[in-house]
Amino acid sequence: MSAMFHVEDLQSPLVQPDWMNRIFKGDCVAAMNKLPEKSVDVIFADPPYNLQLEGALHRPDQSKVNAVDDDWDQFESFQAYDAFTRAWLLAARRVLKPNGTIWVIGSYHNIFRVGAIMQDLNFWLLNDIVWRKTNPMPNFRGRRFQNAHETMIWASKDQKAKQYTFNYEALKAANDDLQMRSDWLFPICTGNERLKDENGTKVHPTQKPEALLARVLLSSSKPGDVVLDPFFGSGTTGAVAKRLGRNFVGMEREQAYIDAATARIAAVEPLKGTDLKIMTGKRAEPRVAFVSLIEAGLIVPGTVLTDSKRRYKATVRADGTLACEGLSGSIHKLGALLQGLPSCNGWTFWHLEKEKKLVLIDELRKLIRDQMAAAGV
Amino acid sequence: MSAMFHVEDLQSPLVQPDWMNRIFKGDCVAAMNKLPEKSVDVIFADPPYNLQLEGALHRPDQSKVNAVDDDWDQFESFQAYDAFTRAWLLAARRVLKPNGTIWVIGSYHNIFRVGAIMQDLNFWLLNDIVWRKTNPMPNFRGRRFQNAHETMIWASKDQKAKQYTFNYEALKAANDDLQMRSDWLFPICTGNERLKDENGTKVHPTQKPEALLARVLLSSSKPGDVVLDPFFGSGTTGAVAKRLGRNFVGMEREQAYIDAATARIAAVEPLKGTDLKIMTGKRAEPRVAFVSLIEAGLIVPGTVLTDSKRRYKATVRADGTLACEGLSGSIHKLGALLQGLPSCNGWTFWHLEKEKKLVLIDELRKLIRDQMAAAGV
DNA sequence: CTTTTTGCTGAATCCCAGA
DNA sequence: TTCTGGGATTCAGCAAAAA
Repeated sequence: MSAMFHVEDLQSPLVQPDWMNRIFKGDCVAAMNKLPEKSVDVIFADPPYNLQLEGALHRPDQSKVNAVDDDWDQFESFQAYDAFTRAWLLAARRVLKPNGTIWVIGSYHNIFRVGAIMQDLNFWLLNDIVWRKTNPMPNFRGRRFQNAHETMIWASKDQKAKQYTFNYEALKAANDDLQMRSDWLFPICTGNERLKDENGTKVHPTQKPEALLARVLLSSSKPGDVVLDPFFGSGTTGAVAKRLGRNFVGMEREQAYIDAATARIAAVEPLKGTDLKIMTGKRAEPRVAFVSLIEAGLIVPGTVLTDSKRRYKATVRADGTLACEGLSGSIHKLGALLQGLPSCNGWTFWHLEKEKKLVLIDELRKLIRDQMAAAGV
Repeated sequence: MSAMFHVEDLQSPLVQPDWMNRIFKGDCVAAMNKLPEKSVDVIFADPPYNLQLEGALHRPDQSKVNAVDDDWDQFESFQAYDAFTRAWLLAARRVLKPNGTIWVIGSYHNIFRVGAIMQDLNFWLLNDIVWRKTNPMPNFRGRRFQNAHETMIWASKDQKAKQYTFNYEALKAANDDLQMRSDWLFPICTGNERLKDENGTKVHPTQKPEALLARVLLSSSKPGDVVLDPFFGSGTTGAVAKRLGRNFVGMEREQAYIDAATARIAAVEPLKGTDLKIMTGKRAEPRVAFVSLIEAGLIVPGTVLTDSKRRYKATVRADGTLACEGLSGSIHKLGALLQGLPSCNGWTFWHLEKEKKLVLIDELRKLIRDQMAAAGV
């Protein structure tokens, strides 16, 4: 039935079930259970992450971080979160067509529980996809790595479901004729795309970027398909689905989000025919850290670096810092320190001595970049 | 108790337990349970993830699980994998020091189960780290995204364990003075680094690159620490630990891997001395009380301090507190109070006026620290 | 008008020594 | 064990304000 859909039919009430391209208010489990079983092609779910935040967090400039402390993200325990997860995944499973697929996005706080429960419920994991953020929030206290990504799980209904939609060729063509990888690079949702109310404050705390949803839908759905989002929020899934000629169904408990999403989707102009192409995320020039040269074996810890006039000498340490007469720091910091300058580009300051000739470490960085480019990274 | 060797360079055998820098043959749970509790600083684990169809799965008692694909037995195999995972994680938890951390690497086949069980066992997740492969294996069937990454979970023993080792400043310095992100880019293990037998076939199917382990150990351990790897395999953890001046303990069931790892580690030349020094930041500096500046005669009671924009003025009292219009307190408290901020670093807020130029009191603290260093304190 | 500076913010499980 | 309080800690992107 869905294969017979034409993009132009999307808005026609004659061929469209009355539950399509609508947002249902209320609990998503109850709402999904009212839909006919095996009726949606793709599910995209952005459930609460169960962040378990304790106290307030301040930036180094003393400003307070606007935490996600909404009621919907509060759970008594892991058990409670698991029960919640199991319930909505079961309801989602019922409405999913036999060859449909489901996407769930999360962070390390919740994604492991979600993934395990999906496996327990017999979903068949196809990939985990890493959304690498170009501009993640820093770690302000310096006690962990900067949490710079989120994880999506992509799964079919069960192991035997082999006929799911995957637009392999389109993705490959869009990715410079290289297979689309499991790590995707996108900015977080900011600027004009971010929905704001009349006071200029964000409408929803966790609005996802449209580019992310676009790649999700372009890879795993066809024009005319039905995309269900049980945690509809600000309606990114609906907006992108409409723009790409897909139908949507959403569930959302808060009226404010429903209103914002409704207005947002109404303003979306669907693309037509040949415009339904895949867009790719900008691939930034790969930044190479000095420690990569050590990791790649181009520089061995203990190596002595010097400047072009051999005035200063510094020793490379295993951790990727330089040391010189009690001073130490990054290639940049130590270069600045030794010269008494406010700053220094270590890449164009430090040299390696090879057979009495000086080689700028920036030359080694170019080698790494070439390798990365050759690998299509 | 087989396959022993000593790494003379690390620590004197007199102070080194007899189980250190050795590979124990057999089941890792039994071997870990023979070690003293709370005795290792870091655990790196690369557990098997041969779940449903990919060959044999071993229960904790080493009996094999038959790989079958009907629903019930699939659930059965997940259960067996969970039991296996719970068993080795519990044993690992016992030997881990209270402020130790654990790393577990896996793919979407197993990492969600592992992560959920870690949370269930009260491990506190610090980060999930994505190892992005520059050269992953292509997806041959074109039915999924190219699986281009693996996931590592980094966790402390529990939520209260805050004193875990994290060499933040060193990582940041090595990364061009930007804090290290949760997505790491490394090639897979190939070429000379890949262990091969006399026939040229790889010794171990999932040998991890040394660069990956190096970043793991450089970020979360100190020289002299003990690193345990319960699934030792080809010994990457041991080789990198030795090279970086850490001690190791390994568990491995297959003699062929033990032999390969033993030879591999014996050939490793440890880095020495300053090459291993870890860059530290202000946190590691000795604490200086403000009153020391008064005691040292650098500031006289009655001196007026001001901020960088001369908005606030406060008088230094003999006891090392500041006073300003009826308010008083430490340099920090008063700075926070005057600005209406939750906190304030008085050292970088208050200035001394010297010949119409402002001098930050942090500069005076540096003088004191230099004196302390010269005195060998 | 153009360029530079300053300010704000984003799914965050974010300190630690000493009393 | 808990509590107190010193004092350490941020990256990219956008927009408004200032120069």
